[in-house]
Amino acid sequence: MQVTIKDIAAELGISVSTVSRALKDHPDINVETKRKVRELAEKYNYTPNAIALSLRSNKSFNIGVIIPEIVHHFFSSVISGIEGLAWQEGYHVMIYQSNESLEREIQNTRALLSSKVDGVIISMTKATDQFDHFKELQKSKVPVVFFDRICSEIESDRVIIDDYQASFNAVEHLISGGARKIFHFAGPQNLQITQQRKTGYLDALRKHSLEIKDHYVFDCDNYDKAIQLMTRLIENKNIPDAIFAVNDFTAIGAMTALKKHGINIPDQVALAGFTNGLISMVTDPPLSTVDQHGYEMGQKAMELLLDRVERKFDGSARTVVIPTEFIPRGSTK
Amino acid sequence: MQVTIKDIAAELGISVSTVSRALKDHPDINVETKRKVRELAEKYNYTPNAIALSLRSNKSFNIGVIIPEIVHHFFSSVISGIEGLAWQEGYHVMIYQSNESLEREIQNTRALLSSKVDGVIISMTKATDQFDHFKELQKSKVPVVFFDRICSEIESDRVIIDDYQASFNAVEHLISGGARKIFHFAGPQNLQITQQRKTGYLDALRKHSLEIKDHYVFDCDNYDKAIQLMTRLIENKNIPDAIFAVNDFTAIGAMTALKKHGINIPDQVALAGFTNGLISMVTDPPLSTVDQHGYEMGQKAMELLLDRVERKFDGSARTVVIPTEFIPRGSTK
DNA sequence: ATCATGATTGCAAACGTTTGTGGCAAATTA
DNA sequence: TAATTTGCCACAAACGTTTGCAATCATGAT
Repeated sequence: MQVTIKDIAAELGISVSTVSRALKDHPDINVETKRKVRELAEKYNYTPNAIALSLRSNKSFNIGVIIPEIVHHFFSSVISGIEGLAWQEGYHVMIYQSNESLEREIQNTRALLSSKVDGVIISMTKATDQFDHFKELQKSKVPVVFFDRICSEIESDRVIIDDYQASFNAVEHLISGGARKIFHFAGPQNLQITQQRKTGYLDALRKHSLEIKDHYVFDCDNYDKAIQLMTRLIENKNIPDAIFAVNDFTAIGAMTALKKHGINIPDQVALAGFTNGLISMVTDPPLSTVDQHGYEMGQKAMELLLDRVERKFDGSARTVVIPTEFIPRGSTK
Repeated sequence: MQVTIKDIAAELGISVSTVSRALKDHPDINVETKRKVRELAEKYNYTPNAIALSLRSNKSFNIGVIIPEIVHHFFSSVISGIEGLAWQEGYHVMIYQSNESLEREIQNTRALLSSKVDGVIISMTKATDQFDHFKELQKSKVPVVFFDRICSEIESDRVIIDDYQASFNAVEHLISGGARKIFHFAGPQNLQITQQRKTGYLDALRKHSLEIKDHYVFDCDNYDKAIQLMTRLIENKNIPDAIFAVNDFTAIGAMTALKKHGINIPDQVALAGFTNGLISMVTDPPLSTVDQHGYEMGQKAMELLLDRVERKFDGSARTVVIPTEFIPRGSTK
């Protein structure tokens, strides 16, 4: 059992309030008393009970983070950014994984509400198509910041990148490399980010008056799916000049299948991904991709949250757009 | 502001204790009263205040995790494993990054102590050479589980892999592929795991009566260092038949440098890593490595912790060894 | 009519802390 | 000497909840 202020008070034969004040060097307390209190506190390794403090002050110094999956490099860098700044400001981070399941996201939100966190940072599930749980958060006046996979139905602070522009740039780069028949391996269209990426792709094609065909866009957003899809495409001799994939893993799945069939990258097929995870550097050829600046996104999200939590900012919802860069590497010309 | 049991009591003109009991379906309470209470609770979206519960029951249902860096795939998979099981059992996970800094690890431990978490899971910093902070945890009777980078000075539950055997196997595999001159890119020797990996390497050489030379072992444990070191080695024409690296990134750094100089992998130099992160699959050639089963480690660590936290297990320290496999891929023969 | 029984409910303490208020003696002032 | 100030400390309430115990009232048994 941990020593409390009470134990110290009892041992010294004084009241708890005196001990409390002594510990915070209150001028009312006699120096001698302070000395004795501090001595005992030291001796017993007294640590204030954060729970009791929270209860009294209605402030937990905890912030909750709900993300789809922590193992993705992007998300773990965001968390790292969040935790970094949180720590500096004396806050602690509670992690909740939704595992891309709406139900779990809802449960997570409930748990967060019960935990009385001071604020919440969220990136939605691919499956989230219903938002009552987020509204509950707002009703309870808990500050919320969305990042990356934001919720357009909820008026809240947001940290995003310009997915549209980033995609547009990536695809223009493919075009400038000579590609004409460009496929897009896209994510689920209920997410804003994947919509934007698709629109960026389409508009880049339009600008350069390239053919836009529905069957150039595929629903394919992970490594395994990409291998399957690409293999099928190769077998059907339906091979594009370039592929713009909604994320790195998808691009790399395609790369794997292409290489297996002896197709040269980038000469026969150029490949661009999205995220700039660690993997994109080490493939052969290394993957051209869009840097998403996860750490910065996390930092910025925490910054917005702190504005409200700490500095009592109460203005209307803000949206921060983190600049991105297209990183050309060996997988494109 | 969130509604409390008090608010409900006031609105209904009954006492808080009645509301409390009504909410938990206590047999003493009149069904009609229960109905009214539940109705109001529903209406106002009442959520019990976990902080108040913690204070009273001396149980927070939070567990703390201290890790060097969350962005490493291994650590994020461990966390994922921890969070998965924790969630099932109604616990929540607080993340603390030490960023490989001892000082920060100490501060983290203090914060954890103050937070009154029910248990702690730790993987040490590379720099940790002093353990008083861990002892404080023990003095406070907080159950602790170490994983991977364990602390031998502290008697506690541990989850590890057999680093020695895994390394031994990996190196034997290199030998059976024909390698004779085998280098080891090693980590800092104050960590048990890196010691063990080195010893496994040495013993495998011994068993096959290969030369053991001090200058076959290098202090080199990340991507950048590996590129530099490997480049230097190539320039000095000091090129081995194979390299066993303490982790995947180091192996891949070497791979990058080797490929840049047109040296064939695995024919001229074979390469084996350690961890089996996502990257090891996508390099070219794919990296042979030891699977460290991060998710399982996390799960197991949480399991051990729950034994003590939940099931009040009070036996002596246990050590769980997670089996590993060497995964031969294209970087070795 | 008396007493025990059962069904409901309320009171109060407790968890650990902070903080406003008030008390008392000693010291200072007039 | 009386009045006021100062130094030091304790009491109690509050944060939201649970829970042992006491209280109330009606009911049924003797």
